[in-house]
Amino acid sequence: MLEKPRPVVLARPLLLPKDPKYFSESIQYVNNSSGIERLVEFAQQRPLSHIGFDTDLMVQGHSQLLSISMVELQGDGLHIYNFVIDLRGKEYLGNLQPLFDLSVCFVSHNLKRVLFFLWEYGLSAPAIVWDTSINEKVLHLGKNNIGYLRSSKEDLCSQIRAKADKKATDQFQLSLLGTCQRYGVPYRDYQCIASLSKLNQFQLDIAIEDARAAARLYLPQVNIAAQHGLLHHLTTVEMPWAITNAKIQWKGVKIDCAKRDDTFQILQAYQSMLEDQLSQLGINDHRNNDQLITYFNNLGLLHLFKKNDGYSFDHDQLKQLQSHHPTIKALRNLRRISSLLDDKILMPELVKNGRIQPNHIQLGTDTGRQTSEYPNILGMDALLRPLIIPEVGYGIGEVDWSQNEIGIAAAIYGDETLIKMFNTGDVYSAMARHFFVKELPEDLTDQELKDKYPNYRKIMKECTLGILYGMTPYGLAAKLNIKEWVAKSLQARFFEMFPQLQLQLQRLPKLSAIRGYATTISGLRRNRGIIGPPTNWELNWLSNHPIQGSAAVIFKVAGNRLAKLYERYDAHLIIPLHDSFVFEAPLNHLKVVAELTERVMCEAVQEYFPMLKPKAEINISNPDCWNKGDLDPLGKWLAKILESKLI
DNA sequence: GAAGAGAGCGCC
DNA sequence: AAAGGGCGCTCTCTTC
Repeated sequence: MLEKPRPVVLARPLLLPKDPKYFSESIQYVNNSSGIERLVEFAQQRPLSHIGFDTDLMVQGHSQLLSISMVELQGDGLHIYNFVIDLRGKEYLGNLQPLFDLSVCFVSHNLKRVLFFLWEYGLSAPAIVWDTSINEKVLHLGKNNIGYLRSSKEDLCSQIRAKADKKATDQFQLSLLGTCQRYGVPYRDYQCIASLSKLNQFQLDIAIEDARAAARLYLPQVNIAAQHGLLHHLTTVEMPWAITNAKIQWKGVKIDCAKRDDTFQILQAYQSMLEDQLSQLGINDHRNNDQLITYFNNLGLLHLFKKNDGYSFDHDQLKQLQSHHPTIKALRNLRRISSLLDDKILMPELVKNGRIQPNHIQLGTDTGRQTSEYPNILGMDALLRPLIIPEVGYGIGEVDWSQNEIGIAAAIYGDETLIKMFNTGDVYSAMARHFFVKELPEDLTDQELKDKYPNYRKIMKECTLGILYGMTPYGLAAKLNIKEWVAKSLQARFFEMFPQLQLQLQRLPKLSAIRGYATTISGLRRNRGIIGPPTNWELNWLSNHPIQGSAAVIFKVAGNRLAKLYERYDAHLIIPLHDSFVFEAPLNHLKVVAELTERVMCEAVQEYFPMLKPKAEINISNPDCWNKGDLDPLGKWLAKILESKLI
């Protein structure tokens, strides 16, 4: 008789449930691989809500600690399981990875710092995150803008209060301590951990404090964020961008150090040369306004520089007046050389292992854009861009959105004509064809218009930027060097092309002023800092924020995708330049990465604004350095200075 | 002498 | 009455 086949049972390790009571009673100190295993297995079997995490440095021991606070909701409230992991034993860290692979939200008050720490130890970042400090930034975005200091000038009390508020905000509002106080979360602000060879209970308490506070902040913050209509933006855009942003900063940019040192010396030589020339003319200090006033007064040209009560020698002024006297051009050149020499990119101290890691500040602006510092890589003079080079075997590429904010303005304010013009190609050319129909021949292509009638295109461009930034006829007149009444009628006729845009630009900022904030397509709000009738400045940003802020949002969405999609090509985002991404990719993948970037950027726009046909320009013609193919813009510029000898 | 405000340069 | 949105950075001038 045949025996019935028995089902095959695979051998499995016997996993017993771990008693949560044991882990919730004290802080577990983990410093060996079996401790790590216990921790991971415990995390994998608990129905967790979220996990707080943070790092600590033991000052004298030079040892790093990773604190973990797992949170679980039960009938009687929050249960928190605390672990402090000593990272001295690198051999067991690999076993920790499954913890961060859990599909649970990881919470920290400064995610970037903790991610750097994980990456330093070879661990991968969790996929789902929440940065409690970013939440606070978003919640208060705009309220403490420096612009409010000026608006309360007549009232000393409110000015003092505003200043105090500003300082308090900068130092305290975003801190973990300040945040915990606002949410009623218990927190003690220990500065550092005194070192002992072995951690005692008190030190464990200190070590866990930040992770536990972040864990306790999460649910109240999510609640408040939802109440303010910010939750969608935070979870879909801002928190993923916290990881992308950290990746960009971690990667940094490679510097051509030899070229940097050459550049520094050449610029210094040019600086002394121009200074000598100007001092022979009587200007010893080009930054001293009195000297400039005296000098131009002697030439009989001072009246040209008149502005309001005094005299201005600013950039635009000098540019427009440079044909009046060669000194003006020399002044401009010297100023630019001085500002080039000031750039922190030239400081050797910032370079570590050949690369610089600029500080990339998420939500550094009240519109939602990024800022950067040390060095300010986003604001660096284009003449210095070739100092940034790729690693050997890699190339640098850049993909730019074309006139993206204009498309977004058209879509947000719902102007069919502007949308149509944006979708045809070069939006300024399309405008010029329409606006100057009598002056121009029929059926000019974009290129012909750019080449043969640059002035018509320029007028359209200034009018358009005037819309984005809320320019008045006074400002437009100064920009185009025309009379104010001409500018006024020009602007009126320009708006006739876009009636819907004109209407909504009148309405929406005022409605936003009443509710107290302007918003992006994703719900990111820029708040007013005062109530009552809006000032002109407020009306300007109330109309600009939906455009600039939405562009920044879509940019982040695209960046978040790219950062993930780049991994299979071993490519990296290195500079997020407001409307273009600069990346470093292996040379054999450069083209495909550039095309991927272009596609993702354009699709991200269409996802939010299906009516737009956005375009992006690929620049990979010279991957040996950053700057869209121009290897030596600085050399060319300096050569021109030499040609135009002053004396 | 330190700190703040403003001007002026660069970037989008 | 001011007069273009958002920044970082350095310098000068003023103020305490």
